[in-house]
Amino acid sequence: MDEKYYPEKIEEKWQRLWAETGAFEVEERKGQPRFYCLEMLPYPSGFLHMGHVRNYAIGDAISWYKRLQGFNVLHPIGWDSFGQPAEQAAIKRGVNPRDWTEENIAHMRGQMKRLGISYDWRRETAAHRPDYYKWDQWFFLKMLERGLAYKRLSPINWCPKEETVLSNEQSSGGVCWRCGTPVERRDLEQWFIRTTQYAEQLLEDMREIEAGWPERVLTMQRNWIGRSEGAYVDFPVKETDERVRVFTTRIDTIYGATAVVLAPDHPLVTKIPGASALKADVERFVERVRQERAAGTGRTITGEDEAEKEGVNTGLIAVNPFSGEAVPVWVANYVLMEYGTGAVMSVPAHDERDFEFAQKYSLPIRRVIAPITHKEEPSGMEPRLGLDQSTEMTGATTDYGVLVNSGDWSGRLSEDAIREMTAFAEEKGFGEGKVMYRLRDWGISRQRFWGAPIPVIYCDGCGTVPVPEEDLPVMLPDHAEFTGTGQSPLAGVAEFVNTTCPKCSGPARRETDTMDTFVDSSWYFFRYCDPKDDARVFAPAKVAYWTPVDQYIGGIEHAVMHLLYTRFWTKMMRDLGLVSFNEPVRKLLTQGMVTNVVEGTGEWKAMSKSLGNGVDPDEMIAAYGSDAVRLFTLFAAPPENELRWQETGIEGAVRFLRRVYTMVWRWSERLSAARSAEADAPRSLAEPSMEEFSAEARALRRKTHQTIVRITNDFDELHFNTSVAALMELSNALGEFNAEPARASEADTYAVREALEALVVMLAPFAPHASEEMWEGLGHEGGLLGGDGARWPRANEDLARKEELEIPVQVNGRLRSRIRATPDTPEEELRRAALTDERVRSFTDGREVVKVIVVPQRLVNIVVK
RNA sequence: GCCGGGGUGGCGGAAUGGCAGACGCGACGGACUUAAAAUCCGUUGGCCGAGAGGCCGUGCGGGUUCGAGUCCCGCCCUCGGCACCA
Repeated sequence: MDEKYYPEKIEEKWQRLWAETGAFEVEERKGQPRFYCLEMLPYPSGFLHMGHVRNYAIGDAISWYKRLQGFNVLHPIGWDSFGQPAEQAAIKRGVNPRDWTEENIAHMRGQMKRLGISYDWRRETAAHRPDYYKWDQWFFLKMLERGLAYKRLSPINWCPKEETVLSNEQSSGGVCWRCGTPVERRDLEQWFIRTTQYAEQLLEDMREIEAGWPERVLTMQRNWIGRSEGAYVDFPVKETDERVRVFTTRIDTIYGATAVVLAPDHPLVTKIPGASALKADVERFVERVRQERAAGTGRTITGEDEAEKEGVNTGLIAVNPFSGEAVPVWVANYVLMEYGTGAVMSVPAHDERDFEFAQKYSLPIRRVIAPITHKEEPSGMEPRLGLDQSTEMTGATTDYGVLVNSGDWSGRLSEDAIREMTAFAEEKGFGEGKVMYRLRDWGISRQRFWGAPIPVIYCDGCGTVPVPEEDLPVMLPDHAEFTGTGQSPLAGVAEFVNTTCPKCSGPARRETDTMDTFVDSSWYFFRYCDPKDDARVFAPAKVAYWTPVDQYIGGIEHAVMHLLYTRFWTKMMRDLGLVSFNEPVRKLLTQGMVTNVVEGTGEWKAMSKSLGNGVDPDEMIAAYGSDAVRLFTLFAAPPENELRWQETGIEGAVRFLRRVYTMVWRWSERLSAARSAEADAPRSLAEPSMEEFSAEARALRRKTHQTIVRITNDFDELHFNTSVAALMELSNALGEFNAEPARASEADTYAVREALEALVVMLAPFAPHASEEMWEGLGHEGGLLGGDGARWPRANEDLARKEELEIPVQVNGRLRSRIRATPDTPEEELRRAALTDERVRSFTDGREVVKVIVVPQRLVNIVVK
């Protein structure tokens, strides 16, 4: 241990020792409480950025904290290594995606090791390796067996010039990102996962995780699933055999339906009788909307979000099954084929969109819901049904109320009418109650090379045949042609495509689409529990021991997709009998962005290359050490907040570490003297009695134990910034404890040792290398985790609490004085002390004391006349 | 529009209904130094005061309470998500 603090030497030393001793390598251990701490796995782009550093610093702090508390902590890492950038590198620079990916992983792994994150590196996984994606394929087959995976036509973005599939981002603005050609929509056979089958459970089970997940993430997922209760109602179409099925949440307003409106791509649109004069109109309209939608325009130029509502009359007539009324059938751009049935009943009086549409096209607006008003009666609030017929409607009223103009249903309350009318429709066979979701099935087909091949074979004789389990993995070929145009590059690899049918052994073709990378990341943390198993996806006992994840940490950008898919996947696995719980993650922490000033603008933006405001973690580590960088990222802001990167802040972190380090060094000789004294007379390390401590030492001990309480509580709440602040306070208190080590009494030395040891151990989650080094400096061998290993300090409750408080004394609510008392001073004594306090007496003198309010530990208030 | 989170010094941010601004950054003053850096000490919400101290102060307006940054009601501003979802 050196006198001076050299982060680079210390960090290198401990990183080496950790690796040599396998300090963070864990196995299942019955009888020891376990803790699974997980950070979202990174995409191997090539370089860590400060957002990664923040993510891993948080995870590492929690891991160390739990480890020091005696938990068996699983803290793994891996690579989300399939995906577009590797393929782009292949297209643009002709490199092999596998080589590119492996090189990036190697470099980033080095960066992580220099950060000193406490991972169990033996458990590292990477999605692009056959031993991982084999199990993606296995899961796919299991879902196929159970009807959870299926194939259907679905539109993709297509550039007609380059003849290639484009992602949504690549086709934004309706043109190809590379050549500017207008994008077409094409229907392709694609694979889907039936996530909708779990919609209700995904909502229901949120109850189990409510306490541990941020409210806004749950809200976003709830909105995404978008449950709404309503009913289907069938409207027969006159002079045809067709019926239009609509979905409505307001069946109580059906007597106000003055039209049925179809989405432009509704099947009935193609069935308008040929002779109809309106047919041409409709076709022209539908074609225009289709083009606008493909182009991503169809929105107003004024910057408003919604497009102008437009539509045409089809000439068809539908019959309201409740009223028997004949209403026109229109087609309009505001009805979406993707939701409900692609058809709605238009009730202008009670739906804002229908109202706007009806006004524009002069469709009748008929009010069928009247508001409930209340009038004051002596007996209380009496509901009074009122309908103000006189006022002209200036907008739709969407509130519940009382039905009017609704035949026999008039007079019913909306709530009751919805229930009763739905039952009536079911009874008569023209409708049924229905719960609708916004959630769509998950399309996993990607027309790309760099992903897990979908394990399916097409045979002319046998049709679609799943690859037999024993033939997995379906290996990605080593080479392919990366032109950036055409279909999936796999389609051009003959030895991949051409195969034999597993059923009939005849010639057959492989599916050339690969899986969405969200598949890989939906279950990776289960694989960490048993990453090398070749015979099965994992040993159930190992997963049962480690999962569910206790703490998951990652960016808010994954609030919906990844976190919803992974919740779905867990439920699917549960139904396969692989796990026995519903939810994969108990507690979720969504970290904020790391931002930096954009030169010249003064704006704080996420670090990025293009803005030139990026900070290189390697440079920071080289300049200040990993400990200081990590300490600062945890101290500078609460983890959920944006973190503004300020280099002067890291300097403060270095200063702090150096001060603590210097203090340990200053005392180390005295402490080791005390230690060897202990070897001679084993009594000397025992806690001295209270009287032996100097007043300063007693104050230091109080501070030490209060700090332990504070930091332990803060850690449980993930308040790292205040934990660091508390550590700094303790270090300041130690700094002010001005005893000369050589002359310090045994008792005072004890108090210093106690403070320093607590400080050093509680520093480990933030600055593990420095903490290890100082732990050694305090005379311990074998590191924090080995040898006579450290334990998270326990507070002595008495020492933490028993401090004199200053209790405010008020006279008639106005602060007049303070009296000193300990938390257990009896109420009576407080009252007496307050009344006899000199300053108080000068205010109460000669006046009658009416009441004395005593709130122990808090306040004494004296009310006088 | 709907849902969710916020508004506290120059800045990041602290405060189980109980001394607002912990801790840090920055700034200012001082010590050391030929000088600078580093380090150490002090000051740092505003106003008044030589000082002790006093008054004001947590987006705005009300309310509850002995006591409100914190709880309740009504606004304003802001960030994020969703949005023609029937």
